[in-house]
Amino acid sequence: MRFHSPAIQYFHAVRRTGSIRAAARLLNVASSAVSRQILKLEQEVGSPLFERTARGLTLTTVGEMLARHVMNVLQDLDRFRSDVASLSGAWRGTISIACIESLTESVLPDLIASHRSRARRVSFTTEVMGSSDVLEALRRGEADIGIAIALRHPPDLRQVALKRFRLGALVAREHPLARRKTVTLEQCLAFPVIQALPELSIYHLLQPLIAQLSETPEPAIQANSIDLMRELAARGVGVAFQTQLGIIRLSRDSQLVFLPLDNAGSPVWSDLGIYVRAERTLPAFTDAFLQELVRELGERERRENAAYAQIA
Amino acid sequence: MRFHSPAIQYFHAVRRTGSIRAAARLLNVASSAVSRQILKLEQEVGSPLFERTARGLTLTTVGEMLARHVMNVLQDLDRFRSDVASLSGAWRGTISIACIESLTESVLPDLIASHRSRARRVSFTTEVMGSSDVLEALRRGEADIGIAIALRHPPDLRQVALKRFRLGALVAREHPLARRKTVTLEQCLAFPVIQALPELSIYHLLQPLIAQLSETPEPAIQANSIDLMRELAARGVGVAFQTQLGIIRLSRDSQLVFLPLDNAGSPVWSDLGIYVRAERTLPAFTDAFLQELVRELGERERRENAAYAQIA
DNA sequence: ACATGTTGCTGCCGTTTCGGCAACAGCTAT
DNA sequence: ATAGCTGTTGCCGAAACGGCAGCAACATGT
Repeated sequence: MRFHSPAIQYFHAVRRTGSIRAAARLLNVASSAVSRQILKLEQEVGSPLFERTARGLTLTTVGEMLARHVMNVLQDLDRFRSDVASLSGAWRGTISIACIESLTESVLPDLIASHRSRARRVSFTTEVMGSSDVLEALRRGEADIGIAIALRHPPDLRQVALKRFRLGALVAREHPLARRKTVTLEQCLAFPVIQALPELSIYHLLQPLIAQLSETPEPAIQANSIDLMRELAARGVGVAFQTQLGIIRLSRDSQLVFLPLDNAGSPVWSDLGIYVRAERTLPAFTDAFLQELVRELGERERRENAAYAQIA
Repeated sequence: MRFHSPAIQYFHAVRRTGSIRAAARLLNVASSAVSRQILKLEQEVGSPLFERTARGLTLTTVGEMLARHVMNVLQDLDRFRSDVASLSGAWRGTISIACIESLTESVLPDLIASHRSRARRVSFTTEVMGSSDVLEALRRGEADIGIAIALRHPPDLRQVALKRFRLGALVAREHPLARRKTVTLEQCLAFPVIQALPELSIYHLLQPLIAQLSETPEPAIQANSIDLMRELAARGVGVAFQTQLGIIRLSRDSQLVFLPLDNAGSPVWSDLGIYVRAERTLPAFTDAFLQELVRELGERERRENAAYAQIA
């Protein structure tokens, strides 16, 4: 099923690899064929699409415009294919997810397991990365669905949903703070703190609040792994900060206690966004999972809020 | 700039014309070439795309799926072209509008004139039709922007904006009702009435209200032209019903009076929707006009509401 | 400084694909 | 039955495509 001009696919491969010869290897054709198609494209557009450096090719402005078009075409072709396939049989395909680490403990594995028990022909590719990388992966077409801290997202991405979760302190069961219902940042800073490194978005959520305080936190541990921070907190090493999303399992085992942060009477929110490329229609089987994801996250948000309402 | 497989464009032409030979004439190629490309497409998809009748070709289910994909590709190609063009010079292109008749008196001509005074290389194609035809024209890719009475729209169309305008009675300056601020339907039916035919959506807005009344309206004039109805009302022939959108100019000349309808104390609304194909990104110059259209209609809605608030 | 590996590009040439011409069968309307 | 339309199919020339080998330009490693 290859009803698009080879030029389109060659261009796409060159863009991804950044090299004509690498693209040729990827496509199992001679590099000369790829080179010629690119030259022909540039002649038809009337403008160079790549800047040739000694090390490879980089997109020009016009090239990026064409890349956007080509991605739209190929992604929509993908959708068409799966639409035709689902017409005569079961759903089949791969869903590619890019998400931040908070989801890996409970939300994502639960959802994927549940989904696969119902649709066994749908496989998954999940990649964990930072929030800004999630958005970048979506823009480059390397992922279908992205979950990230809700920053300002570029206009070529669509925010399917926005769910807010309370940021809180994670302490071991035996920690002096463990009996409280909520904690303030100041109360936490009296103890050793497990700090997030700037590459994690938690850092950027807490830093402005810490800056407002008079005292600086006691130097303790810095890490860039949500998982590591959580395990350290469980071992009583210090106080970590995350949303409740990542500790469902550990708090069920009563090893960890989650204490919602209280910042001058108001909660500290961590906004989670679900993103999709805007200029794209998802295949039916991908959209179905997306809806489940939105529903599930909304459900957890609702459950959290209900729990806090009970406290207050 | 033809970097897409000929099969794509041939298929598109065949779908539009419903005939291979007609498509061949349109494309200035031999009919055999077109026939072969279609057969090749069907072989690659693995399923027939058209049903061959003696009179021409009709899309199958799979054919309609491919038609959707092809339309997405070609419309996005169009956007890419205009994006490249606008990079090196002024905006240039054609905006195709499908709309209902209410807009032709004032809103659309004002907007187009104003827009063209600023962007002279942008030309317009406007076609007036019924509300359901507007949606159909959008779905078939025959129009870029559609304006219609807001019915339930199919999921492949996106409602960019929804503006509500009050339905009212149109009477000549000398008409006995002309001095009132508002009128009820019963009051109007005491006079000769200019009724809309079922092909106009005004019919479907008023019919349920008329059905609720005990008396049936005096037989008068029935018409399917907003313009004709308006001119008849201006000549004192009877009472017509429309929104205020279509009589800006005539009411400025004080020939016509607009009396908002009062239905048991509540206004009668006519919802106007602005539509665009959902699976499409508009070219920049088209989107700019769309924004102006939304702004302008919103402005008129606001002005109307302000006027009514003053009355009340 | 030299050698080596890599980059993209370009003649040359065989293969594939495409399009035009003419003819064919099937159907409809006059 | 005739005429006009439909889509399809051999046949053949033209255009496009892809593979091979070699080119110059640049980067890297010794």
